[in-house]
Amino acid sequence: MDNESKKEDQKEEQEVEGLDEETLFVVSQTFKALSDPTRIRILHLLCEQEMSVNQIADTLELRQSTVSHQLRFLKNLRLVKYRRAGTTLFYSHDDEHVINVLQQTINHALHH
Amino acid sequence: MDNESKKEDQKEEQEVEGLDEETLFVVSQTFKALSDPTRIRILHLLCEQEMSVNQIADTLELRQSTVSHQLRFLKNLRLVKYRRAGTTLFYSHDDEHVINVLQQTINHALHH
DNA sequence: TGTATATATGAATATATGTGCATATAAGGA
DNA sequence: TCCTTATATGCACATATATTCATATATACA
Repeated sequence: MDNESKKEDQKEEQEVEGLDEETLFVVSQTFKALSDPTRIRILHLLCEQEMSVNQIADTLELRQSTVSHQLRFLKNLRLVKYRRAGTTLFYSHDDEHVINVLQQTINHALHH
Repeated sequence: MDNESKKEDQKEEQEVEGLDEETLFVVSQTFKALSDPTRIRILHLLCEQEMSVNQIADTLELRQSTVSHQLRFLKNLRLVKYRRAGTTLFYSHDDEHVINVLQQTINHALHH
């Protein structure tokens, strides 16, 4: 089977057989990350600059443990990363695609 | 104040003041709709063609009431619409932006 | 009007989720 | 080593969510 036919098959799979379980899981998890106001605010902050846990908590008026819990959630999905500086951890976003989707949707909401 | 300055202010608002509550709500609700595997499967089906409630239930092997509940959810967010034909309701998607975001993210997941 | 088909809805239930408190860990400095 | 600061983690709890069953509603047709 040539490459063109393989491509057709992949397309066909998506159209006819529906989504496989793993894809479904990844996609739903990704959107789950973006479905909570607190996580949206955190990611939106990190669009522009890296920030420490306490900076995020102060800026968004959230408890440190709340921020830490949510950052763990986002870290598990590899949506954020951090660098250490002494005892301080500076978090930043780590998934351009997700950041784009978020920005797109925020803009869409703002202009309607 | 001229139009350019107003635009700057809107931009500034998003960058500095963070997201207003309404935007935050709309965005989080939108992503919540996409965060459930069942709703993803339904929307993914409706990308290609309109379908009746029972057709969706049969295709995805779901109970009729499950599909109906989720369609109500999606309808409340204006993500789907329907047309009546006798006793049958044909549902179709009703938000290009959300469909685009979904397709984008599915493709992103498939190719990684 | 009565029956069949298609869909919607309400109640119940099990499970998932977000947050806060208290505490643990980890790194740096005195 | 002891203390301070920054962050992470476990547990508990309240709330949200998805699904199912049973039933209601609605339309078409005999």
